[in-house]
Amino acid sequence: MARAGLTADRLTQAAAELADEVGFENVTVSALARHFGVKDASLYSHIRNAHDLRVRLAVLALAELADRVSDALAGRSGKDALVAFATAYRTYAREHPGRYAATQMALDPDTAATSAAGKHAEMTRAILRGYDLWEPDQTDAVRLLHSTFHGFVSLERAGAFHSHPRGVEASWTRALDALDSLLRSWP
Amino acid sequence: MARAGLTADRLTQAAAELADEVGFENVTVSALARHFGVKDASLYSHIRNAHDLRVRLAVLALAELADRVSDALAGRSGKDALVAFATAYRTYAREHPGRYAATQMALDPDTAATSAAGKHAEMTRAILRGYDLWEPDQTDAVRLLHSTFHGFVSLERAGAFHSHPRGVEASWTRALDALDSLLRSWP
DNA sequence: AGGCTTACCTAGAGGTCCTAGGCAAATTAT
DNA sequence: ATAATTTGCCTAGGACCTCTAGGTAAGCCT
Repeated sequence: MARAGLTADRLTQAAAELADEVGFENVTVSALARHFGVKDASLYSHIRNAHDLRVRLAVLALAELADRVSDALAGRSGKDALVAFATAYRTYAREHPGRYAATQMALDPDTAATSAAGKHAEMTRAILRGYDLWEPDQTDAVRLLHSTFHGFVSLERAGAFHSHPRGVEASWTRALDALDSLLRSWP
Repeated sequence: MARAGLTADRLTQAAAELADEVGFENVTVSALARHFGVKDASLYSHIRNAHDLRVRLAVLALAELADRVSDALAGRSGKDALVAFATAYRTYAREHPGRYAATQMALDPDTAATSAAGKHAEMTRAILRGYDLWEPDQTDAVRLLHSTFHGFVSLERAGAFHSHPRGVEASWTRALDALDSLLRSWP
C-alpha cells in the first residue's frame, strides 16, 4: 500500500486551500482526509485534533499575512506606508477569505506569542514612525488602526455595506484619508 | 406525557442564553433539546434546521443590541452620543459574547433587510447629526465608525490587545476622543 | 364526546470527531 | 543484505450531532 506522504505542514497547507474554497468553519478533519484519499483516523498521527488543525491554519495565515504586509511596507513611509499596509491587509482578506477568517481565531497566549501576531503589531508601529506619536499614544493608535482595518474588512465580507449604494471602494479610500489626517493631528 | 411548551421564540431565547454560556459555535440543536428535557427531533417542528436556529439567534441579538444603543442615544448628541453609542455597543458585546458573536453571522440579504441591521446604520447616522457632515461623507463616516467599533470589540474579545501592558480601557477612551476629533474636522 | 391540530415521540440514516490496536512500509542498525 | 525499529496508514468502533419519516397522545374546537 503506497503512502500518501502526509505531514503536519502538508495538511495545514491543504487545509488553507480548503478554507478558501469552502469557508473556515467547514474545514473538517474528514474533508481533509477525503482530499488526500485517506481515512480520517490517519490524520491523527500528524495533528492532535480538529482544533489543533485550525490553530495551525491560523498560524500559517498570520505568517502569510505578515509577509504580505511586510513586503508592501518595504521602502515606504508616512501615508504611503499606511495605505500600503491597509491595502495589503484588505487584499489578503479578499483573496483568501478562509485563511483570513482563521486569523480571527482566539489563540491561547502561548501560541499567540509564538505566532506572527507580534510582527503585525510591530509593523503597525513602524507606520507610526512617519507620524509624530510616542507612547502611550502609539499603542492607542496601533490599536485603533488595527481595529479599523479589521472591522472594515470583516464587515465588508459580512455584506454589511451592501445596503447603501455608495461604493465601498470610495469609503475605503476616504477612511484611509481620515486615518492619515487623524494621525497627523492626534488629539 | 406533559408537554414542554416549546415555540420558536422560546427556543431562540434559550439558544441566546446557551450561546452566552458555551459560545455561539457550540449552540447545537441537541444541546438545546437537552436543556428542555426533550428529544432532538422535537425541535424540528419549530425550527427548520440548525442554521435556521442560528439565524433566529442572530436576528434576536441584532434587535437587542439596537434597543440598547437606541436607549443609550436618547437625549444625547455630539460627542456625548458618540461615546454613549460606542459604550452601549461594547458593553453588550462583553455581557453577551455569544449573542454578539451571532450578530457577526453573514445573513442572506432578505433576512438582513428584515432584521435590525438597518436600524444600526440609521442610529450611527443619527450621531453624525451632531457633526457637520453630509453625503457622501456621512456614509463614509458611518462605515468608518461601525468598522472601528466592531473591530475594537472583536479584537478585544480575541485577546489581541493582551500582548501589551497599556490598559485596553485607556485605549478605548482615546479611540473615542480620536474619532470625535476626526468627525469635527473631517478631511 | 368526537374530531382536528399539533407537540412530542421512536427509529434510523448519515456525518464528524477521536481512540485503540494492528500491519506493512520506510528507515536505521548490524 | 538482513534484522530491528520506527512510523504511516489501516480497520473497528464509540460518542455526539443533524435531520427525516412516521406514529401516538395532548389539548383545542365544535
